[in-house]
Amino acid sequence: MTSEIAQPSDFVPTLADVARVSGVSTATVSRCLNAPEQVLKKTRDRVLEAVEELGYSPNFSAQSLAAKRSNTIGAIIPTMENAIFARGIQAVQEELGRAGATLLVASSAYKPDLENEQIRALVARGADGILLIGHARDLAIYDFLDRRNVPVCVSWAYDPSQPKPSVGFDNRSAMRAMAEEVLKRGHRRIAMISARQSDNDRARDRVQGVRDAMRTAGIDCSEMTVFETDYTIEAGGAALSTLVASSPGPSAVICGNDVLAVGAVKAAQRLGLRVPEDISITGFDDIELAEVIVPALTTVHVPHREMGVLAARQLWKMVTGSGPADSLELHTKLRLRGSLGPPAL
Amino acid sequence: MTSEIAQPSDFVPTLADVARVSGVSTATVSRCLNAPEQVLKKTRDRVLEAVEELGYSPNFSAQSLAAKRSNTIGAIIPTMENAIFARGIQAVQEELGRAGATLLVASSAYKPDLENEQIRALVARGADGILLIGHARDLAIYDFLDRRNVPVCVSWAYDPSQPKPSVGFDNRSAMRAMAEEVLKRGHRRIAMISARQSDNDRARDRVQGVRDAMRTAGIDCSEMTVFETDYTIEAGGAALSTLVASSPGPSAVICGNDVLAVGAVKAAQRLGLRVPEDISITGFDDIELAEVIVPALTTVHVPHREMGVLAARQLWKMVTGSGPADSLELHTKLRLRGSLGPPAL
DNA sequence: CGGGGAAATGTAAGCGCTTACATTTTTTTT
DNA sequence: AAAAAAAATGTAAGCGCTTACATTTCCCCG
Repeated sequence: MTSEIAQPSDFVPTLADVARVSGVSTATVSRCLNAPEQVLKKTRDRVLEAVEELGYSPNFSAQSLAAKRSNTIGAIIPTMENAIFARGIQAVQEELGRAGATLLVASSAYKPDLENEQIRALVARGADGILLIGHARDLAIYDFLDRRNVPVCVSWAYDPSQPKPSVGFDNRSAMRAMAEEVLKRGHRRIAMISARQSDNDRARDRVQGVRDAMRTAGIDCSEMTVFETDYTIEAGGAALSTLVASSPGPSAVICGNDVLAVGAVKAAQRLGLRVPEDISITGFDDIELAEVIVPALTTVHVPHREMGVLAARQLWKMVTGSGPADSLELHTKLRLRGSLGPPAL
Repeated sequence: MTSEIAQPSDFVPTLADVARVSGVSTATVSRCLNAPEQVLKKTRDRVLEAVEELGYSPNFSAQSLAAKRSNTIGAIIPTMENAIFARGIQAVQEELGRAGATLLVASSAYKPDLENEQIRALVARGADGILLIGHARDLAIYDFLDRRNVPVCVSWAYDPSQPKPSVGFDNRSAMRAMAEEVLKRGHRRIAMISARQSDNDRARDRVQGVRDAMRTAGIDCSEMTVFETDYTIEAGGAALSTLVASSPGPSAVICGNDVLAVGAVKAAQRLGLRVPEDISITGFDDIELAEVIVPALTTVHVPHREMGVLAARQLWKMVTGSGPADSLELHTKLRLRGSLGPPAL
């Protein structure tokens, strides 16, 4: 059997070509690649040689069409442009890679419609499982996923009462702990800067957490100002300017995340307010920025990488059917740093 | 024709089911979905109704197997855990979405072998085109891509002399401009903190840029210390500590990127050095951190989003064959901020 | 009202792979 | 050494879709 010479540049070898060159059936070639132990070493070597010679690599579409599984997990995050998701998803990717699976990442820009579309796109692409951020979404889309038998794992949230298993932390009680710390310092005029609460259960839970703490402390929380805004440093700054302009201005501003908090700190300083002497500011997430800014941010530390790793494992268990589909709670930690102090007199 | 009732939960409708229910051929259903103008409104409505009723959604693997294209672009970035890539790639995703294409993102953790593997995986998945960061990699992998006829666009770098078209900026001359600015302030004892140069042409180019500037200024650059380290804030800090411990310590430290520079600034301050009075520090990239830190970082601003958008367009042109495959140069800007000053006496 | 051409639809052959089942070869057992 | 069991390989039927080509339907014009 003489070997092929010089492929024309647009000839892409297929399984059948490999079979022909190595003188075996396509089934054997397939087995060489997917279950090498089932084929004689002698045959295998011959086949692998042909694979090498032809520069063959399998066509994934054909593979997953025929095998009805894709070894692919899909994830939809609100945006990559955000350290906390990027870090977590990187961990997911690494963990899945270890299991031999591939991660497909799409981002929804916080738009529910786009998210639905992306979910369908990932399912169409044969995703064996889907990772989503937060519980809140249309029931219809969960129905769709159920009907397609695509397992779903929710992350960045933990709520076992929800229909889908989740791997994450309790946003509400984490923020409650933060608020208690603020109250303990003696603050009573408290305001919040939050991400938009509609379509975002995490933002909602965090606001609720603050309310919980105030209520428990016997403070009327109906009068707390909650300023909702975009997820950027600038927006956080603008929000703070607005809040301090009101009277009486808050002595402490609890922010829904670190990005908003950093914006708030910078804006306060620009307005000539000292942090924390004149105004205390807290964040949530504990991203790098939190430690770099002066004063360093008091915030809630979230174990993003760990969360990613555990979510990946959980989802893979569900996909392979090798384990129960239960929720996993992770714990957050308060990081008390310079931006929180007692209120001015 | 009575309609199906209550699907068993693991029945997944196919094109053929839709065809049967709506009483047309599979070809017509396919056309309804892909070229609606070719089919009579009346028929189309009937088909779409069936699609709705069955909850049909196309199988992507079958689609791309049959059509021999996937409307998918693959991108491999060193890591998601890095604001500059995350931001650029987000822009790529948005732009491709506008064109009706999907982006698949994988990360290589700066490991060439992993990158090769990922490239093959993306090609196997039917990626119509591939976006890569930087030019430096095995010729063999470019061969592979050529043989498969998969267009490649390189970004985060610009070098028309390289085999593949690139959309980016000239790292060398950008850094040279930065170095000239440092020299203009009177600095002569200059050190660098750089990412590892092996397998990273961008890091290499930046170091070269500094050398260029020094040589032009008539300074012997062979004596410049270049400290190579990991891409983290901590590593940047450790590097700075080492550098200032040497004697004579540098009066200015040029960092290969902002993350290293932020680490350096914080470490200098921890050592009791004032920035820039005792030591000047510069960065590269202009990420958010650069403006938040005190003093703000003098750095090179890179238009990441714009780069992502243009790279996406360029690649899509190559994929659809609707335009020439040429390189595009973007321009960087110096951002002179507090971290750079004249040397101490 | 009939013929011709355009528009709409149908037919059926793959796309490259996996896998159940059939067949052949090798090994083990008696 | 023959029969039975096990291992290796082959055969061929799809997986769900697209699309070239064939056929039917529709519309316009003389």
